Amino acid sequence: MADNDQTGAETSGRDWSQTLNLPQTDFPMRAGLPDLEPKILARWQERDLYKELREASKGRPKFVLHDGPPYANGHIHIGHALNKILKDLVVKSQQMLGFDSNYVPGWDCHGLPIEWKIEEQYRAKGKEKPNFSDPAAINAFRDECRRFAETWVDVQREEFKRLGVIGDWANPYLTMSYAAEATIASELMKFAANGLLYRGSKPVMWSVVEKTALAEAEVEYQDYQSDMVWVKFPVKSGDLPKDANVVIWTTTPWTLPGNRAISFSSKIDYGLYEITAAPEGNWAKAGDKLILADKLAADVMKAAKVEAFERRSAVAADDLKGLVAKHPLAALGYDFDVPLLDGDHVTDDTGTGFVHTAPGHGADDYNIWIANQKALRDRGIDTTIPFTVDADGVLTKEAPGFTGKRVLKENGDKGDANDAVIKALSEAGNIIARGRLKHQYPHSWRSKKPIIFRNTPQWFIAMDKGFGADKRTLRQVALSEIQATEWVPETGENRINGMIANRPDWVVSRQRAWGVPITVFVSKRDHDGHKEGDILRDEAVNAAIADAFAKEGADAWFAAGSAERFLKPKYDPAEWEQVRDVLDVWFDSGSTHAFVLDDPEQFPGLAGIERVRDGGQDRVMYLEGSDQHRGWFHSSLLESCGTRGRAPYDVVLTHGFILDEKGDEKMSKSKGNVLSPQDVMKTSGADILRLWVASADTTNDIRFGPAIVQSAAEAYRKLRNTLRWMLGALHYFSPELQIARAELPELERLMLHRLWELNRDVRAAYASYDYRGVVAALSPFMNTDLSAFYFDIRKDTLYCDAYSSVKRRACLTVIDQIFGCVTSWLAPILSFTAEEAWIHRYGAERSVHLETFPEVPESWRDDALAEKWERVRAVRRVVTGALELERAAKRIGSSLEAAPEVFVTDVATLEAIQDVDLAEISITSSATLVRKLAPENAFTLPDVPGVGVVPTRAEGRKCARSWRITTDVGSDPSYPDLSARDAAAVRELDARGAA
RNA sequence: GGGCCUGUAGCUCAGUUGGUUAGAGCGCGCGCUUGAUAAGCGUGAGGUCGGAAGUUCAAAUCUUCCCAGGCCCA
Repeated sequence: MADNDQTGAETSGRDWSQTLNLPQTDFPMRAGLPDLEPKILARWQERDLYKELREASKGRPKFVLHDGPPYANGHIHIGHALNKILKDLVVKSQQMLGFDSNYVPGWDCHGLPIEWKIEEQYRAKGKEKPNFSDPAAINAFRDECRRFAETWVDVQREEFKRLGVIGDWANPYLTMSYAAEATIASELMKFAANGLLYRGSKPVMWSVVEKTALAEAEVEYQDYQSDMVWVKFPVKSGDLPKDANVVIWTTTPWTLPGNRAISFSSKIDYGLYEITAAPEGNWAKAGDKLILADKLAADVMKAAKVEAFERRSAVAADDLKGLVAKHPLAALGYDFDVPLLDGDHVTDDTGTGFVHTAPGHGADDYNIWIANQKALRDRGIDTTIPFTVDADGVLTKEAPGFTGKRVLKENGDKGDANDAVIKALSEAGNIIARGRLKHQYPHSWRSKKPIIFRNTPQWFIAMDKGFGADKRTLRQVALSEIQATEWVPETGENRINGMIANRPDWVVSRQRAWGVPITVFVSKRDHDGHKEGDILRDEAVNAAIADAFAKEGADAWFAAGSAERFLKPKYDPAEWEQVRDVLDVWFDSGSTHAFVLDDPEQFPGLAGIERVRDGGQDRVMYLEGSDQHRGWFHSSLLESCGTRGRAPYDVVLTHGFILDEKGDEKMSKSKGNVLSPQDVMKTSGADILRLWVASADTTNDIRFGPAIVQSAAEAYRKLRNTLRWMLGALHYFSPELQIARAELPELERLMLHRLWELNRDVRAAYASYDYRGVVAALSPFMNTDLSAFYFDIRKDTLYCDAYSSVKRRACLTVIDQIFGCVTSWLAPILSFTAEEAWIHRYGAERSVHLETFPEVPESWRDDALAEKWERVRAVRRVVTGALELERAAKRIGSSLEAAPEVFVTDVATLEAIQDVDLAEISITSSATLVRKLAPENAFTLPDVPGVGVVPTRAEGRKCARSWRITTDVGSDPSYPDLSARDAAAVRELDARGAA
């Protein structure tokens, strides 16, 4: 091969590459997204792209992605990024599918975490926690909270925008805006009006020292020495001996006045035990009959200093179920039936196998009590939960015999309640043992002092009370509305259905400061036709409250003299209690549909939504992480069903959570495996994150980490370069060069057919929110069909053919179409890169995001052609396979050095390739079709029967311009080192240059 | 412990009503090209379909159990 005259004997000295139409573009190979993206964002901001979008889509059916509000504290993390990017994929693709696709972002601003931050600031400044019953103090505090939230709204807004999320960032919704606060209060008052709102009670964790309720997160567990007692509950009725006793064990004797039941477990074995010997004067005496868990009987007897005992019989769970006991302090005023309840929270690890159940003093106690409420009422048992302990930790008159005794002192030390209870138990003969126990006990996170569970009044929304015209319950309405909603993925429906079916009444009150108040007045006593405890129902009062909130914010409720302001002159403020609780923030966010979607004054872009279910054309989607089945989807459903009798959404889409790269742990700060979106913005760019989101199965949990970012970046580069090459090729295109479809070569028509297919598949994928389907369609198309096949084949035509070449013009015509389609299809995903490419192609005044997906004519479809070219490409694979062996054997380098002989006997294949230029599609200098059986040494592929290839070297000389080896090099004497085609092309070029 | 869900090549994902040697893109190895060049082309190696039983002529696909993981509860 050394003697090959590839270099050309004649060296004209001319740089033929200057005569080629090589790709030309300023679109850089390396994106530099961290620098580029902010520039594109600035451009969008400057032209007000969101407004342009609204104008461009005026009158189209609306697709409203109603934003679930993130909490306005702290920087965004990768979970936020996933959420917002996914939302943006939905919004942009729906817009391009032809909807008016609105997106008004929002923030959740009230609530505990912000209160904590402000309290922390107070402490840092040495200020005391404000007295919330002082109007000036509470509103000063609330103002601090508001300013804190504002700060973080601004920070997060910039971080979200940086991701390329397009929305009405200038006019977001905030749950703390005055308009929102007014609406939230009004929504709550609708529940007061329809009768679902009621005042009940529930135990909460309470700090006696700070006189405040505590949330779970405000509690920490520390060692504490508790008094423990073993107490007998004498059997009153049931299938057990009348002189038997159920024995309980507790570390909080002071809760015994609040006892209303005993819990047992049907999974535990119990027995009836009789004490046969005990010391003189012992609490537990010979002859006592005790019911105990078998596993714990010996321990109890030992604690009770019993010398000998015998098991008389087994006690079946069924016997316990029907059992009623007497309260151990019955004589002091606790003369009621104490039922036994079967509960999973009971174990036989410690204690007696029976759990003293005081529904006002513990979560388990409360839950089992409420769960059995109906059955107990049917048995004639009063299920009212007593208020036995007040805010100061003092036993009330509802704890007869102990009124005034303290559970804890004001400094958090142990009070005298336990001793008093133990003494009374002893006098009643119902204690068998006592002791002290050092164990983990909840303490206030702030004061480090022990806390207690105490029953407190709370506001509830009833799930099972009929309301409205048809008297269906909230649970019934919500369950039927779940069915009327589309859940993506479908499994979401199961999940929320189970939760709604089983949930207890909704507790909407919080004893807090930073929130929307429960704007309700309660009658203090029977007067003027109002009964004690009645909620004031007066539309005029409600309207005045809402009006004041709209103008001044919810602070108006806490301001001095507000009761007088809202009640007078119609009502006497002295007769009415003004509720000071604030709403659960889930009620705030559950009301977003009311103050965003239903408030055309605040959000004119959303005015006039007519949902499909109402005969309109508009749809409303909610999209959040799957945890929101219990959260926002749930609270919004209940709120809307209670006030409007229907779900606020038509479609609910959920996504999973972020796991680390190994996929075996979730990302969390404590694990040190977090990678922040801000970091990725700095190193890679938003389009990389966007491609990651689009490629992932977002219905499930998603892995994330540096290596995954890296692989997304690599996938991105490949797509980007294909766009870049098209831009370079299209440098030579102009509309007058277009060729009509009928005159296009088959290869071009094949590409149009592929566009037709892609159009079908990409639209379907976008319509079903299947973004990985989009990537899965576009990625192979761009990499395999375009880059490796079509473009590779057509480089010769594009680079070398004459200006006038129809084939070249045909190719440019089709690349123009491909570019338009592919860039549009990518735009929702690679929002920055698609925009960058669009601007390079069409000018800075354009934006790809203002486009809809291109209309692809049905006439581009050609199934027969596609089938034919499947066969052609199979033959091509055999050729490239054969050449690879030649290359390995160092017989050729470039495929242009080859001239394969292609033996074909398969009839269908022969028919497919007989009119195809095999050299062209194989990128060889020539090729010969032989209609014969391939010789034995021919290269074959097992999945391409009837085709064999014998590679040979191309004959002739290498054209200095096209590098193809042909026999016509030098046929034009003016261009002795060029092939005929190239000589003609250069002649034409030179002529045009001269003209 | 309960409810809902997930587990297919190094990575991200396809695998239709159970039916021939489980696919794609990316990455990786090797080679080519040096006129998409911190690019492009070709080619190759990677999977006991989380594990174990079972149903079936046949299972990644159905059943049961187990393991790992997630969200929400307790």
